[in-house]
Amino acid sequence: MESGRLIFSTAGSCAGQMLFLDCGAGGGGGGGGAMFHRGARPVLGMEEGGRGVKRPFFTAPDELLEEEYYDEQLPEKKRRLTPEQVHLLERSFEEENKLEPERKTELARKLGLQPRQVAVWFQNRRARWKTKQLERDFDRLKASFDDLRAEYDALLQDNHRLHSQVMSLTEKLQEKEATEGSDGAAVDASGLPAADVKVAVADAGAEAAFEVQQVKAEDRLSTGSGGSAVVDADALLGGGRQLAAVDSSVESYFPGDEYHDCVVGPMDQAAGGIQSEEDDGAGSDEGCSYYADDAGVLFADHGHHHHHADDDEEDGQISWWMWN
DNA sequence: TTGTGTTTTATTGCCTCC
DNA sequence: GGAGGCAATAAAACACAA
Repeated sequence: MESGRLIFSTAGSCAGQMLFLDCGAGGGGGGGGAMFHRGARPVLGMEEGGRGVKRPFFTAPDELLEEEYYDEQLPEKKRRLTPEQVHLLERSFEEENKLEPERKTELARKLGLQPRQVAVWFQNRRARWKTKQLERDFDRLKASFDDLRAEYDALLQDNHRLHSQVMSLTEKLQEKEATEGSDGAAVDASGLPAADVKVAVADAGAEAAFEVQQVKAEDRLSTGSGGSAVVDADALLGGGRQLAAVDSSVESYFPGDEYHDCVVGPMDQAAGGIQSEEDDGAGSDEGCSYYADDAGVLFADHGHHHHHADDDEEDGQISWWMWN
């Protein structure tokens, strides 16, 4: 890492002097206000801007020796980059979100900035991209979860209906068998022959039993232990049917190396390069809490920051997603 | 004009990799 | 051990409503 030096020049009696302060000491992060600079040559419209004259925040020591820089008042605050500078940086970031030393130097030269500034800009830009990407991922996963939830609720209702049907038909069958025992008639209360009633009951029972099985499978999901659960695609979906909980046409922040089976988005595009803000797939997110098992199931570790309060409608319930 | 929330620029400390 | 990356954070700059 480049040393955290503070560079500022002084005015008045100290005109022409520059101080280099080593920032090694001091606790905690931050502290941007400790930096000062003097003006510099205009680069990429640096002198433009809505509020006062825009100049690069950092100024090379040799530049500071020029006399024009000594007659201004100090300290100057840190300045924002001009739109032109930002535009060029953005373009460069879209080409490649990592910065090799040569490219950093070249960009700094073009923009009239310190290489350190370019590096910091890229670092902050990567952080912004990551935040946005995580938000997008969350939104997509949440939408998929909501869809699945709705489907689950519908199945549950269906199951209740069929269960009632089974109970009703069973009762009728029992009544029928009771009357059969007394008068030997082969027609039930509904007017159907007894054999038809048995078939109907059997069919309804099988269907209901199947759905009960599904619901049980889903109940297991909802009450998974330890905040995580495994989705058994076959048990849940009756086999052969798979849900892509996440639109596979969109990219994700999730790194391809670790989540290679997941279709949250196309992974590992061009070995880490990004095409645009929505189009990366690169990035090393050691902290990502999503992980997969052999059955192709995506887990969410609720102990991490990715977990969103909205995910849990009940404590202990999991958020889960599947992919094909 | 001022208070407040957001964005941007920058530092610090820790971690990983070579 | 040095270089570079990232998370956390500070503070200036900016936006905007009251």
